[in-house]
Amino acid sequence: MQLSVTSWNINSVRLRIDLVLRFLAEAKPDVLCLQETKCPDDAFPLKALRGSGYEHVVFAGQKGYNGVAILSRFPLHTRDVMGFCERQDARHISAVLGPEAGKAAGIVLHDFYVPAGGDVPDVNLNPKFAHKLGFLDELRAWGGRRVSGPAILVGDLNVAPLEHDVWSHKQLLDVVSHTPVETERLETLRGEAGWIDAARHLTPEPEKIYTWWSYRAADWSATNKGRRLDHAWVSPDLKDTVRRVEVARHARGWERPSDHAPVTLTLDL
DNA sequence: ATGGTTGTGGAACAA
Repeated sequence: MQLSVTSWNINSVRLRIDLVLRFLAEAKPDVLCLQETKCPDDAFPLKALRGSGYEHVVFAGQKGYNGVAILSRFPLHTRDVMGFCERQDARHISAVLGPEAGKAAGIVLHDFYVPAGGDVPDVNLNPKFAHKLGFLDELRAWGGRRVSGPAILVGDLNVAPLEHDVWSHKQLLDVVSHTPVETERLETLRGEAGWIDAARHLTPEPEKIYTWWSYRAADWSATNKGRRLDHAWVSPDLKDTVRRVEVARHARGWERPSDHAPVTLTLDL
């Protein structure tokens, strides 16, 4: 069987619920992991998902900022939420696929939204950058201990780790998301925990891969100044099941889009 | 070098 899991920073799930439904109808992933839902739990648009085929939903939200959610065709068990940096920010949720998922049963899904880190890449001048690095340090401490058994980690990690994950390595070396202190941290924590970067496993450098294009560009598609901020990682035991990683770039061109495109990982189990 | 846009919520902040 195949299992497909999409990660998408939706930048307000309430504003863009119609885009969520459109994507689900078109791409039909088994699981959709959202970030930046910007939605308190009591306002999550569950009614709109009725009849969509994605009735199994877990979420962790807050008012105004952050927020993560997992929508699934299959029942989900053991919803769990981790806190980082002694904040109650809604930046992680995990769940386990139930027996109905067949060969995918028991796979743990982790959905992360790493802090963006502000504009200035200096921990002394910018508390948001310090928060981001602290979050990555805690992710490192967690990842090394907890990854055992089949698991998938997706999300907006807000770091483009490799040279060809950005439109210009040289021009972005001092831009938050691609500074060496961030990219080295992310690659180190990923490697230590044994996670496989599924997109780069299938498509090594120097091919460019982007998942995000700024709203601020006059013509995002023509200028194509993208970055690969959204990731899909698998645990070592799933490495050889990775079949595809697809960026739904066209969704970035939909009306009133998110600035992130959906990224879909497909496994052959 | 700067400023460019979007969302929440109804100003200021986050991205």
